Amino acid sequence: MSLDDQLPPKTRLLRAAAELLANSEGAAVSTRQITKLAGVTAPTLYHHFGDKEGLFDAVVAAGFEEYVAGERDFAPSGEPLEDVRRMWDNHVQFGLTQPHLYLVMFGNIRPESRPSIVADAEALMEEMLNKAAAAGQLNVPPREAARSILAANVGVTLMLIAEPVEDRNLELSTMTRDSMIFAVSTDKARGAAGDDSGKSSVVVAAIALNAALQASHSDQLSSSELKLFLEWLHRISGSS
Amino acid sequence: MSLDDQLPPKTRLLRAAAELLANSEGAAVSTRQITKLAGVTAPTLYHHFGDKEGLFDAVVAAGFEEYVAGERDFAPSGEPLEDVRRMWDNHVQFGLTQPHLYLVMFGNIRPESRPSIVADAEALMEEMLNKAAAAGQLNVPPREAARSILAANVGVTLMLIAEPVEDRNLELSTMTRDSMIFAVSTDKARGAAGDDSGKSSVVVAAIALNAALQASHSDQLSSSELKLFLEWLHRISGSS
DNA sequence: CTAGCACCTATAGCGTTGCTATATGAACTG
DNA sequence: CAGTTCATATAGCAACGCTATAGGTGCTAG
Repeated sequence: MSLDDQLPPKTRLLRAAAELLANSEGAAVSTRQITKLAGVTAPTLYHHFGDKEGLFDAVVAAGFEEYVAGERDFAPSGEPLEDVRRMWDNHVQFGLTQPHLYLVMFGNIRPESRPSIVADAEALMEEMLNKAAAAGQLNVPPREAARSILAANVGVTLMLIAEPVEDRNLELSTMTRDSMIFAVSTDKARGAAGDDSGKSSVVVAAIALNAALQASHSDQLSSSELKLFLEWLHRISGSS
Repeated sequence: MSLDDQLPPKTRLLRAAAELLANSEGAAVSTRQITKLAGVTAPTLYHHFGDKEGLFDAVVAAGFEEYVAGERDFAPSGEPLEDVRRMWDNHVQFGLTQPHLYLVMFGNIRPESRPSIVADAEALMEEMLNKAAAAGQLNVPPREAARSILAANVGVTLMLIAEPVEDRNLELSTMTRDSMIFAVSTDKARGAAGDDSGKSSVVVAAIALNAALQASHSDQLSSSELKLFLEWLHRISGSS
């Protein structure tokens, strides 16, 4: 209806589908909307893409190109695990900026198209982890580490997408990310990720006390005192 | 069409929907299939559940009851982190035995119903982690740890569901599980504060925090705040 | 130049979907 | 027994994914 009439119908259909898929807030997108926006009639869609899912697959494929491009466009920083962190962050960012596309790619269960895409993403991650493994930084085989990290990455991204935008907390992502990398790496010295040098015992103790207080209903403090006390406790035990 | 005619239509609708949802391999389930199987006509469905999604929500709610029941039916083994492992495994098992129900619960993006269910699951996990925190076994606040672990748990489960049954490898689950628990727990080489391995109480935690605070001069609190904080801490740790 | 031939697109419509305006029966309440 | 409420059925709408069929376009062959 309002798309560049110069372009071939196939391209117009792709763009219309991508646009509607990105803008419809979770609602279903109909072929009629798509063909109308593309300025084409129904059979054209089915001639080029077979069926609705075929069109969506094509959109996803294009989106995946974008995703892979983003994942590859990192200067290999010489520190493979740092690159893994950036891959993770890029993954999350992709999911948050294109939630619907992401959901079609990773959130659905489509016995055909999904595994291939996931496998590609795994391969990308594994490639990077291979360098880490070569440098003796890996605790487990790269393939298993890649699958594990990617699974956590997808879980975190889905959880963030499902949350209302206003209380999305990226800390969930960084924390899970570093947890996973920490667990699969041999470098348990806690060099890059952790901010806890000497404060860690304070943090641990504060967390423990916080939990204990909430569990045992101590009556040593008045309720207003307790409220303030817990607030401070949270400040101490919180990351920042 | 073949369901117990003694039961009230509402129950028959629920069972029919659950059965069709569980048996249809990812394909969409129509209201006509459901009402036909339940031996009811369309308006009955809409009278009781409002719309199709309302019916599905009811099915999900019932499924969630089952899930929670499974998560609660563990003897608290005295080792909280071990219980977290069992919660994780139970979560994965639930997802693998009821994949479609699981997908509706955790794989979808439904800004209304989903977060509440996820929040419940988080609360369940947090509850268990609170015990670990009270025992000084936690590196991070229980809420954040719960969200992080649950996110990874969901990601792993979705990935396993999406895989062909024949090459599902549960090692992905156990490895990711242990990675996450390992990363958030203090129990690596040396415990920081709660290493007295007995059940830590409010008093013990308060004492530990007190000592740790004085030793490390955290700058999260102003000096006057710190003074009052320490006084309360003293009151807690002194009077029992 | 024209005939044939792929290729691409449109007209029109089929069967199914989620859902509802309306009516009917049953069960309780006064 | 009249009135009201709850629960179910009849019939049908608008929107959906999709397609049988036919018409137009540009190519190459003779």
